[in-house]
Amino acid sequence: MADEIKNVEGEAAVQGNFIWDFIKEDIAEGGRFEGKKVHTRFPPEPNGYLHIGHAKALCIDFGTAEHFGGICNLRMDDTNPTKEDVEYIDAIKEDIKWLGYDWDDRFFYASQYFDQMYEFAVELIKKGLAYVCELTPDKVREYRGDTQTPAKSPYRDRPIEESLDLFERMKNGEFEDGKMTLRAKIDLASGNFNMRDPVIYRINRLKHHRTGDKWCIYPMYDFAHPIEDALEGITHSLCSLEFEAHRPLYDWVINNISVPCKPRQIEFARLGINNTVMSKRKLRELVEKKYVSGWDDPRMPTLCGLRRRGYTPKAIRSFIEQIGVSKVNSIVEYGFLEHCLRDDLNETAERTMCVLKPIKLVITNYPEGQSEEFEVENNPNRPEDGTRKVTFSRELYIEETDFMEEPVKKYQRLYPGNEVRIKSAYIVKCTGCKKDENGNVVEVYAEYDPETRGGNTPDGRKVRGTIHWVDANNCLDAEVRLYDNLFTVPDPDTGDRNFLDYLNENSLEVLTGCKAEKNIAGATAPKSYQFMRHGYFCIDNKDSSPEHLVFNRSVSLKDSFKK
RNA sequence: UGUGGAAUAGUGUAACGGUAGCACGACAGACUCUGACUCUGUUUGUUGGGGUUCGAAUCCCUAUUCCACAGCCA
Repeated sequence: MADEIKNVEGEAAVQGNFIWDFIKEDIAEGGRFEGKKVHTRFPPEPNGYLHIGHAKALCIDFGTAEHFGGICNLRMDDTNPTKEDVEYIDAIKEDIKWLGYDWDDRFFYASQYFDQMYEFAVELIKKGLAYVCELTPDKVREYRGDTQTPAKSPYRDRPIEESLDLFERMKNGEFEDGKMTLRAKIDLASGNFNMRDPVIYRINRLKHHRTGDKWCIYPMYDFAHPIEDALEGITHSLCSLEFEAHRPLYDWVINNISVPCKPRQIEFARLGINNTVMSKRKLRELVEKKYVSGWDDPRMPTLCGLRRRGYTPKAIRSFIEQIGVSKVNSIVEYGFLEHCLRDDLNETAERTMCVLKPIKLVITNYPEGQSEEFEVENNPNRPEDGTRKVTFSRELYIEETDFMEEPVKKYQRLYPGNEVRIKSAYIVKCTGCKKDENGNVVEVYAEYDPETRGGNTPDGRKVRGTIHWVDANNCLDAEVRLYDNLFTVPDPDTGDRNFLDYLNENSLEVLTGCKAEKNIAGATAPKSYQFMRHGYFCIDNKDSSPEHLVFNRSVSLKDSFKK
């Protein structure tokens, strides 16, 4: 399994990107990190499950290190105890491993640096670069100014000794939450609001999942992150575009405290997929309000949801590799993700036959009570995957759409007078059908040609159509949950309907009455046309690797034929 | 009327002064034991306007559009 994942590399030539160009310069002679080993980090905040968007960051962080022969740390960015939960940490680790990345023993928590961060804050105060501010949150907002007017703080010129004393007392819990903050003294008039004396420590009496009640003050991201990176010896801190305006602050921090390393922050555009809800907040809402069964509901764009839905690590990594890395806010088409999955599954998944909308086909010249076996290959692309036995008898189930009493132009499947191959079995010639009182076809009739056993045509005649089937006397009733892009919505942000309502109305569809060659109960299958064109199931195996099956032909080929 | 980014086919992404390519999609055809896969072909693009240059997606000027930032979130 692990080996399989590792082999993801080396398929298509890996295309470089602007980040790699920067790094190449940095490690080259005379560069910022001349001769140093490239060291990146993946720093999720443990407040939710990883989704497909995180996969991009994951692939960039780990993939970049890999590309340059460097290493990548995994670090839980747990500087804000309000939203964090231990539950997420294990899930995050599991999903990263599933994707095939390994942080070895380099697993860290931002919270393990709280002591050092505190010391660095003291250092800033001593340098006159930070001060304790007693403005209330409302006042801070009021005094922040706007694009034209600078911010202000009456506490800016507080003596160093006084700030030192106050900051220590903040730490000791002498003040109530929100009473005061530690602010970096930078530039109240900066056009970049992040530089208008940003808060770097706040008082927050919350039990931290790692440090318990030890701290009642917690560092802000902008202060903590550069320190975490620096302490771990990160050379390149890759993050998404929204932190671009924070880079000056990132640099300010590492340039004004005594850290051993000055990492470089490089930003890239985060992943957007059309009509897909990717906001952690909204996904959490889906889970908490029970619109879905959990973070791993197959409708979710989370990695564990995609896993249950049958996505393979290889498909996801291939997707991320192919969409590239840039600084353009872009929306990738969902169909491209599907393409990447089909691409992988087509090579690896075993085939099975399953009839989603069954109709009976009676082979009228086949003896009643007789039965025979056929060997069918599991995967035409991989003979080494072997064969399986299927039985054949007088009555079969075929797909309703594989018969048309009045064929349209170019229709190659069953219609009176036409010959079709029953996959791997026989060539049959359609002789007619039976209808009920409403005119609906209830049975189709055909005669088989005994000379064509195995689906071969000894006389070399061409048979255009081939259809899949199951033996009516030896098949299983299956329950398949069909999914459209149900974690996707028309427009999650601006649509005129609430995305939760949309998801609720379009909840999973349980398709009963399928007839399957083997037990596929509990299988999930995408419903979207892109997938169905190929036909594909995932046996939803919650606790282990999903089992993939590609069945033969879809139930809903788009206009399956031209008129 | 602040600061920082970004504009290349329907979508995503290359080309770093020298023939605008690739992938997905779409369309057409060939092949096929599944109308899939595969193969072949076609279609569609440098935001506008100037300038420099033998030559500009690329450099310069300018206009326009879009995104991010005013949490004691990350």
